[in-house]
Amino acid sequence: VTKGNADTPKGNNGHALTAILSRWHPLTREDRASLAEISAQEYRVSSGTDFIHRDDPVRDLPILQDGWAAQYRVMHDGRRFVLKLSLPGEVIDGCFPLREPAQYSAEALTDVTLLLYPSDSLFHLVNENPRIAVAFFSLETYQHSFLRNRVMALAGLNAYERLGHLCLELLTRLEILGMAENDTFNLPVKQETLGELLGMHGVHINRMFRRLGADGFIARNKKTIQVKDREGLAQLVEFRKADIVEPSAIHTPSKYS
Amino acid sequence: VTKGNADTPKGNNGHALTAILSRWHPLTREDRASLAEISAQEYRVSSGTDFIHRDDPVRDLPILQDGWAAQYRVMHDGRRFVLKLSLPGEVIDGCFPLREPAQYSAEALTDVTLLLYPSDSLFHLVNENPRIAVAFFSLETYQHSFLRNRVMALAGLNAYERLGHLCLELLTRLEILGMAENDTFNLPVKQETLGELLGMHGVHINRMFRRLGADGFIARNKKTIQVKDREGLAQLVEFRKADIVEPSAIHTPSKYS
DNA sequence: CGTCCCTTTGAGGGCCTTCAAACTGTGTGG
DNA sequence: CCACACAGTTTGAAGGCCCTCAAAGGGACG
Repeated sequence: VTKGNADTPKGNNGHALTAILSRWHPLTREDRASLAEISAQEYRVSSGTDFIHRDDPVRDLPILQDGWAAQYRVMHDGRRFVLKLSLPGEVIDGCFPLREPAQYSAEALTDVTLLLYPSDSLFHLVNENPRIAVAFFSLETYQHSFLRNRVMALAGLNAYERLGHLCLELLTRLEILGMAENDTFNLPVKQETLGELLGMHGVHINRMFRRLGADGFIARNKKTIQVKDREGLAQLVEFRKADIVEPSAIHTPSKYS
Repeated sequence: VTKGNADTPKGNNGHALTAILSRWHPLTREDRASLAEISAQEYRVSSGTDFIHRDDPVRDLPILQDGWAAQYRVMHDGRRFVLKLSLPGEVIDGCFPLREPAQYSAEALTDVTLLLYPSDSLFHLVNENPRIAVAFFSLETYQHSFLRNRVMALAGLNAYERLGHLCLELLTRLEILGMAENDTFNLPVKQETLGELLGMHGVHINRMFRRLGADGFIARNKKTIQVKDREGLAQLVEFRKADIVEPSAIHTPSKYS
C-alpha cells in the first residue's frame, strides 16, 4: 500500500467528499469550506488485497476514488460471504460514525485508489453542522435503500431473478456515478464473488448468466454486460426506481403538507 | 382505525420519541423541549389490518407504542415478502426523512397502538439541530446493522441456521426494549409470516423450529420461545453482538485518535 | 507454448418446495 | 356443555431448484 497526500486528488478538481454530500443536501459556502478543511489521504491498493481488516479499529471514512471493492467476511465454517460491492466514486458504508472494530473486511477487486477522511474530524463537524449531518443521514438512507432491495431479492427471488436484479442494481448505481451508458457497464468481478454476494454457488451464477443471455435479457462480452430488455427484466425481478431513495425525495418540500 | 390525541400517551409519562432518540445521542434540555413540541397522534390498529399502504404518501414517522407489525409487499406474481418485523417500542424505519410514497405496506400482527409524529415538523427540527440530526442518524445506523445481518443470514446460512439467527435477533432486540427476560420471549407471529420474512415456505419454518427444539437450541410453548443454548446457537448462525451498532459505538470519544 | 485463472459444461445428490391431509387449539352457537 | 367452524400447526410424500464435485474449455501473460 503506497501512501500519499491528496487534498486535491488528481483528476478531481475539488473535494470528493463535498461533491458527494452536496448531492444529498444543499450545502452553503461555509459548509463546503468546513468540509474542505478535512483533507484526505490517498492510498493505492492493488487488486486482490485487503484495505480494511475485520476487527481492526475504524479511523477513517473511505471513499473509492477509483476501482471496485467488496466488503466481505469469512464465516466460521470457512465460507466467504460478500455483503456489498463498492463502486468507483462511492463511500464505503458501515464506517461512519463508528469508531468500533470493522464488521467486514474490504478487498480490492481491481486496482483501487482510495481517499481516507479521518473519522474524528468528520464526527466533530457533523455534531456542529446540521446540514452536513443531514447530508450524511441522507447518504445513509440512499445506501440503506439498496440494502433493502438486496434483502427483497435474497428472500423473495430465485437464483435466476436474483442475478437479474443484481444486473439492474449495478447498472443503476453506475449510471448515477456516470459510469454506464446505453444500458451497458463493465463488471470486473469474478462469478464466484457474485455467488458469495447473492448466496449461491459461483457455478450456478454461470448457468443463470447464460440463461439470462439466452432469454434476451442481457448480452455479455468478456467483462461487459449490456441489459437488452431493461423494462422486462425490471418487472421480472421486481426492480423499481421508486425503491431507491433519491436526493429529491429528501429535501424537496413536502407536497402533502 | 380509531384516532385520538396523545401528547402524553397513557402508560408513558414522557415523550416517546425523545426517549428513543436520547438513547442514541446526548440531548440537552433545549433539545428535549424542541422535540416535546412535536406532538404525536395516537392510533389504534386491530390485528390483521394495514396502517401504512404502499404507494401512499408518507406524512408521519410512526412509532409502535405497543404491539407487533410487519412491513411487507405483494410481488407481481402474488407472493408476499416481509421486509421486517417491527417490535413494541420501535420506530418503523424507511419513513423518515422521506416524503415519497411508502415502499412497503405495514400490517398489524397483533392489536397495535401507534404514535404518529408529523414528518414536516421533524424534518424542520433535524435541519436546525445537529444533535437531533445525529440522534436520528445513529438510530438509522442501528437499524441498518440489523438489516446487514439479515442479508448475511439470507445469503450465507441455510434454512435451519436462518431461523436460529432470527430467534437471536428478536431476542436481542426485545431485550433492548425490555421485553425479554431469561432468554425467553413471546412471538405472536404465524409461521407463514416468518417464512415470508426468511425467504422460505411456512411449512419449512415448522420443520426447522422442530429441529431447533430437538437439537436443544430452543424450547417452544405455544407462542413463547426460550433460547436454551444462546452461545452455541450464536456461534452456529454467526450472530455476534459486535455486529450490532450500540449507542456507545457512536458517541464515545475515539480510543484511537 | 505452457501455466494460471476463470469460465463453461456435465452428472448426481441434497435441501427445500409443493401439494395434501391430519391434528390442535380457540371461539361460537346451539 | 357439546358440536362445529376456523385458523394455525404438524406431518407425509414427491419433485424441482440449486449444490457439489469434477473435468474440459478459453483467455491473458510470461
